[in-house]
This record gives sequence, C-alpha cells and structure tokens, in this order.
Amino acid sequence: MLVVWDMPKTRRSEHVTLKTIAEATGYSVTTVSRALAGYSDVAERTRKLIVETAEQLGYQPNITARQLRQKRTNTVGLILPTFSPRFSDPFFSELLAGIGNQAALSRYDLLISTQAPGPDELEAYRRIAGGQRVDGLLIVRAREQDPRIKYLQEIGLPFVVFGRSHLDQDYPYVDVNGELGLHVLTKHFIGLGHRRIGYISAPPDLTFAHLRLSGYRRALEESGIGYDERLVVIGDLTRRGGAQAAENLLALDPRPTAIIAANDLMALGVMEALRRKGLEPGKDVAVGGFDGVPESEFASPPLTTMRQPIYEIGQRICQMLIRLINGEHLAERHVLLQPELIVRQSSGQPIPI
Amino acid sequence: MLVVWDMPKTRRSEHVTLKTIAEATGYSVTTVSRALAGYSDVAERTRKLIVETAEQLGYQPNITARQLRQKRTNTVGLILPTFSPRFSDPFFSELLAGIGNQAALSRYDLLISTQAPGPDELEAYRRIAGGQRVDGLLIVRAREQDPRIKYLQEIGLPFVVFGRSHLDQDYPYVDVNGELGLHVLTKHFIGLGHRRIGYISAPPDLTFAHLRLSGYRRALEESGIGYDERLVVIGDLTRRGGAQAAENLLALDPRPTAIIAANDLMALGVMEALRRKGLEPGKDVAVGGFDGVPESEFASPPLTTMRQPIYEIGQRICQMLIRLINGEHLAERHVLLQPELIVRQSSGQPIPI
DNA sequence: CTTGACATCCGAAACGTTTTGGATTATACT
DNA sequence: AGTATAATCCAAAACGTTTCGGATGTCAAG
Repeated sequence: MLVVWDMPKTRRSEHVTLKTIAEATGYSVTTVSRALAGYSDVAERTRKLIVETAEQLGYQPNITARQLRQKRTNTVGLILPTFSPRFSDPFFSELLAGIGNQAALSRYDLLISTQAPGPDELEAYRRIAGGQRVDGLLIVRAREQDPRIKYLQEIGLPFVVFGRSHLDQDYPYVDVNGELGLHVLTKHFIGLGHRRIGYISAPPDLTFAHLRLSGYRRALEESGIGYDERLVVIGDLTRRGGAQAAENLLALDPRPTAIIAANDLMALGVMEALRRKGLEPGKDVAVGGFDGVPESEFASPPLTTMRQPIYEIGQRICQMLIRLINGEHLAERHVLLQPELIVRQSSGQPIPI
Repeated sequence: MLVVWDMPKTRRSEHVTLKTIAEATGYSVTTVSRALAGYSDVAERTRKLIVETAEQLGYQPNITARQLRQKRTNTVGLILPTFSPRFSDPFFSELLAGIGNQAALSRYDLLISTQAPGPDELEAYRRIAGGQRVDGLLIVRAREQDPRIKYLQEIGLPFVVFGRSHLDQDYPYVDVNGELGLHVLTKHFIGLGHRRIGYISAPPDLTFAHLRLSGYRRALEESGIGYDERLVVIGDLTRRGGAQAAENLLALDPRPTAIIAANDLMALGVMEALRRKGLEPGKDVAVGGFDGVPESEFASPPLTTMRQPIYEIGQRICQMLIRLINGEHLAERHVLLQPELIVRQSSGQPIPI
C-alpha cells in the first residue's frame, strides 16, 4: 500500500542554482549565466547544452539574488490607505483590478501593503520604498498636504499619483475633475426642480473633498439658490458613514428634497437611511453619488452618479509608472479626466415647482 | 523666485547602507548590523550611537539583501487564475480583501500576479515560487486535477488551497460545502412550488462545479421530481456568461419557472437576460445564486443566494498559510464551512400548484 | 601570576546572481 | 612568421545583509 502523505520534511531540499548547472556541465558560473541570458559570446553548442541541463534540472533563477545585483525588482508597489482593516471598498477593488492587470501586461508584479493614514504612515513607505523592494510606487487618494508625495520626491523614487495635492512641487498624476463633476451633478438635480439639496462631503484632508464641494457650491450659487452650509455634512466615505450623515440631513426642517454624496458608497448608505425612515429613495428624496462603482448600477433604485473610469485610471497610472521606471518620457504628465453623468432612477421624477 | 521643480536627476543618489553607518561611527559592519538587530553582545553605549546615526542618516535596510541572506521573504503570494485581463470579479475582490488584511496583520506583504489557466499556467508558479520570491502561496479556485497543487507539493513550498481537488495527496484547504449548499437552495425553490428548475453550472474542470451540481441533482431526486439534463447548461462564471446560458434555458418549452446559477455573477446575468425578454425576475421567473457577493444584496430585486463568507475565508487561508510558513501546527488542516441560505426577493412568491 | 569568565567587537564567508575586464585559443590577414 | 581579429570562456568583484567563529581586553577568582 502506498503511503500518500509522507510530507516532504525537507523544505525546498537542495535548490538548483547556476553553480549546480556549472558543475553539471563543466562550465563556469559566468558562462552558464551568460548562456542562459543569451549572450553572443558563448558558443551555440555550449549554450544548447547549458539550456538543456538547466531545463532538465528544473532550474529557476533566484529572483531575489537577481534583484539585489541588478538593483531592479520589476515590481510596482501600492500601499492602500485603509483605516478599517478591510479594503473591500469597491472603489479600491476596481482600481486594483486596473492596476494589477496593467502590471501583469508589462510583466511587472504588484506588491500590496496596507497602512492607515496617520503619524506612522510613512513607516510603510520607508520600508517598501526605502528598502528598495519596488521600482516605483503608486499613490492613491491624494491629500491636501501629502507627506507621501514629499517623501517619495525626496528619495527620488518614481511614483504616480491618483488625485492631486496642494504642493508646490511638480509630480505626475491622473485625476478626475471633481469640481466639474459636482457642478454637473448638482445642476442635474436643480434642473429637476430641487432647491434644497443636501451634500455629504468627504474628510477635508482629502484634496477631492474641496474640489467636489466647490463644484456643488458653484452650481447652487450660479442658479441663484445660494449655498447653505447647514445642508452640508461630512462623511467618512463608507456606507455606514453615509447613512449617519443622511440622518443628520433628514433631521433638518424642512428636510432636503435631494441628497448628493461625495462618493457612491455613502450614497448607498443614504438610500439605506432613507428606507429605515420609511422614505423611498428616488421618490421621496432624490439621491446622487460619485464614482460609478458597479454596485451603483445594481442598487435599488439604481443610483444616479458621476462615473469616473476607475478601472482605466488604475491601468493608466500603472502604465505611466512603468514608463517612468524605464526612463521613458511621459507624453502627458498631468492627466485630468472628465467624469460622466449617469442618470438613473435614484434621481426621481422632476418635482413640481 | 524659487524654482520648484528641479527634479532630482540622481535617482536614489547614494543609498545609505550598513557600511555607511560603519564608516560614520568607526565600527564594523558586523557590529552595526548586530547593534541594530538588538543583539546583547554590543555595548549599550555603542548601540545607542549606532542607532542614532542610523536614524540620522535615514538608514533603511535593503530588504532584498536581507531576503537573499535569510532565505525568507515575509511575503505571501497569490496568483489569480484570470482568463480575461480583468480581475474585478467581486468574488476575488472580497477574497483579496480578506487575504490582504490578514497578511497585513501578520506584517506580511502580499505579492499578486495574474495568470490564465492553461498550458503555461505553471510558468507563473515556477517564476514566483521556484524563484523564491515568496514564503508560501495561496491557491484559489481549485480544479479537479490541479497541477498547481502537484507542483507546489513537489517543490515543497507551503501552500493553502481554497477549494478541493481530486488528488490522492493530502494538503491543507478551506472549502465551502457546495453540495449541501445547492441541495438547500434547490429545496428552497422546490418548497416554493417550482418543478422546472434550470441550473447554470460551472466549467467542469472546477471541482466545485461537480459538487454543486450533484447537490442540485440530489434535491430534485429526493423530491421525486427527477433530474432532467436538458435543464442544465454550463456558464463561464461571468455575468455575460450567465445571461447567455439563461437565454438557452428560456428557449425551452415549457420554460423553467426558476433558474439557479452556480455563482452570483451569473445569476445577475440571468436577471439581465430576463429583463431583456420582458420578464420580471422574482415574479415571472425565480432566480437563485451562490456566493453572497455584495452586489447580490443591492441587485433589483435582491438576489436569493447561498452566502459563503468569502472575506473570512480569505483571512483564514492566509492565516493558515502563515502558520505553515512558521512551522506551526495547524489545528484544522481541512476546513469545510457551511454556506447559509439568504432568501431575498428574487425567489419570488410561492407558486400555486 | 595564571586561569577562566565575560563583555565587546570584528573578519570573512555566505546567499545567488550579473558584469567587468581580461585570458586563451583559433583563424585570417599582411 | 608575425600580427590583428574574432570566438570562447572565466575569475573575481559586486549587490547589502546576516552569521559563524573567533579575537581582544578586562576583571575576578584561584
């Protein structure tokens, strides 16, 4: 009877290295290395022999050693700025998908770490970037005064930012025009007849918080409605945060007839809060979001939102980063995309004036 | 006037290493290394001096070098078996979130790569695992005869599988009881009065495809309805695939009164297909899924499904893997979880008999 | 004065690769 | 024959770290 689980006690018993092949073929380590790398200064005969022996022995280059020597890792890093221990935010998922696939296309690996913003946020960056584990880093969800940008600029590691920061330095970024986005979205609700439009903003250290808020404000002022700060509350970008913020807004008298959230996740939270109060989203109170995450489409009712091409942005920043790493020139160092209004049922019907 | 963008021409000009500190303090590289590592055989005075100088110079250990020497990377790997170039499947996102957060908790990094199943799938595994870039690997979406499991067992790298395979070997895994799951779900629809229940199965090389299918079959046979293979089609687990499969099922005469899909994404596709045909999901045709992805909750109508705790599974397999890497004993080497029936509106009302 | 114990330090090897700068031999050209 | 040229090969250094096996000096005990 065959005993099937005599687990290998020897972990990775004897790993085959260049030296193994050298000894097997009688050539030097140098020649083996150069043969496998395809240099022209090794005879065709020997190259063949070496390649065959390597294959036969199941040789796999030790990437760590190669990285150490070449000072190059073929890896891009991404440190998710996550507060709670979960990063299953659909926004990040989508972004991650774009980044990951683009990296794979360029035969780069992706190293992911998480680190909450805060005093020791830079620790993670120092460990990954300063430790030379990656050739470049992606920075997402840029903040007003972003220490990560400062740090990376200081140590001179290639990086690309999703979002913008209020710094004097120049750095490559991709961003979506949030000011315009919220202007368009707010106008949409105004056009439907709404006059009391609540807004759930984002934490003020995030750059996009200001931009989106001022788009909202401009739309109101241009329409002669005027900005009322009582209609603005701040949420933490989560679904739960959106629900809480909505409760505050709904406690106003008279209550807003429409609520816009700075991102879709909070808007979904708004819809939950409405339901809990016995109100029907899109009928009793109109709801709008920002992002265009997949969930927005399948919510009930489907959510009116400003779509930003998150997946494509992920691809793009990754591609830009890889170009930078390779020392190529970036045709566009600063990309500002336009979000697109997607009208769905959460907007509700025009209301009588 | 200050010119703000004199970009650093020197990439990572002169990196400070142990040697730098050694020269600065007058001690040897050995002592510096041991001082920073907190060994007891270095005097308190010198340790302090060295630590201070290191801090002042902004020393960051080169992780690659450390990895090479220690033969340990503190990294777990995950290779996503993705066909299309996108992995924004909510199932993977959720799983990834669980894995990533658990890894972060244990101060491990996560290396992600993508590779479509197929003849050169193992290439990616050889590169990552054979190249000693990670201390262990996670295998997700196990297949009947899974070459990945065979390979990793062969080279003796620690790994944990999500799902099961039909192999003789013993290996650590976490899985969800799909047979039971589909039995419960099918019974649920039968209980509502359905007699013609279509089933959209998964690609047959995936182990769970068989298990879920046989759960469906057993429920039908136990209820005296009998298994009709014309009611079973195979989908590719995507939304689009689900929609196509649904079209085939709806072309039957008489058409099924309920359709169950092997995963939520396809079930969402079924609902789309129904709508396109002018049928109302949950009313004209009942729909059921499997997974419990967030989208299922916000679909309209919300989707009846067998929930599996994807996020927690991600955490768990990651934790098991890290235990294995550290040579710890696994209390449970084989974990089989029970999925939970979540009844939502896509089930529809009981139908008259 | 010798011995042993202890505290503190360090040289050198090792991890597996790539690259530099020749060395050796054969071939072709004056 | 002598010399340039090309074709092959390789020893050694380098990447930055950790660790092995002492080395050195001090001090207390015998």
